[in-house]
Amino acid sequence: MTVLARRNDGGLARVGLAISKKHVRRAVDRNRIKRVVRESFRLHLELLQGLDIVVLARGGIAAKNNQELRAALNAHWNKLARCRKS
RNA sequence: GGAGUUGGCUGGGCAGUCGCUGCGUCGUUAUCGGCGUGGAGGAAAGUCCGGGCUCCGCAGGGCAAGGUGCCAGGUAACGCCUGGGCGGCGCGAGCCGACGGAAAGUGCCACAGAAAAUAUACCGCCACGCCUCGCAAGAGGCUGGUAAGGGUGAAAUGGUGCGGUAAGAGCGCACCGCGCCGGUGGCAACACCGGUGGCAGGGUAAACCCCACCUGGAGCAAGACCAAAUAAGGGAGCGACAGUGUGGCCCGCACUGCUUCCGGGUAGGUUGCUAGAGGUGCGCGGUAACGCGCAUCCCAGAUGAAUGACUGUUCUCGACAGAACCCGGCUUACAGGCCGACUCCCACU
Repeated sequence: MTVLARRNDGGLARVGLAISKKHVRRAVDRNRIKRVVRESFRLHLELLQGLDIVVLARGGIAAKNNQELRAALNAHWNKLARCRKS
């Protein structure tokens, strides 16, 4: 997946999802990915304060299970938090 | 015990923690919080049919186009379902079938073959006719007769047998098949019986076509309401035998200018949105599909789109797969499990 972000003035964290039918064919998989991303985002709210984030799905993401997705997201969140500080 | 056919049902369970969302309620108030309660499927899928609903004034006439195609019933309707008929497959339970018309017309039929549909004659068979040779038997030729046999093909102008004949031929007869007529049974499809004809003349209609029946168009981004905004104007063209509603066309009907370029400008919310050809139970009618009556229940309604995640435990380790206006079907995908009915084979009693 690709994660984009920029600072905002509100001090709140916001997330947008772009899970296209082109990259994830089945509706069940699209729903699953969105749930996992939202869940992970919710659990890391404090880390991501003041950021507007967009998560883009890429081909092959449907083959990953929930644990793999969570691990990948955690890596992205941590990287974003470091970038914001610098 | 084995092999199989068929009709249904089911599609992990329990506990805890953290979340999402509809409704109700209380607090707080224009936003959160507490409590209670509801929250994907048998196919939600493919979008292949049918209907409801909404708008197009009405959905009217004709042509075109498309669909359906044994009969009866069921249904709001259907291309669906049920029962029956006919044909095919299977020892059987059962399964499969676009299953009207080829003497209304047209087209097509590769290769092979003489010939693929007006019929015709390659190898053959025959000599009742004529000619030549010969005593004769017979041989050859001309001219004809014939389609039994061979050969080609997926398919060759009914099949088998007997008679008949120069050789043959439905030429004649018997049985079978087919056509026509009549009768009987059945609502019907159709079946059976009797008579009669001497064979009508290949296949193909998911080829055109003919016959019968059906279909107006667009779709919830349909449509309705609320609020906000708005630009008037200028140039060019067409023209009342026109343009729009109107959709493949024409008529009919209604409305009145229309098209294009420049310039300018909007697209937020509410509703439609779930109580329905609805589910469950009982009774009654019907072979069945289904119908009727009574009782009872309320069972998703999101709008970037909600059902999840984590942990523990347990089992037979969990398939295909995510509602988007709503129903009825069809088709396709699907780990495993459960129940009913029936058939065949083997063994024992």
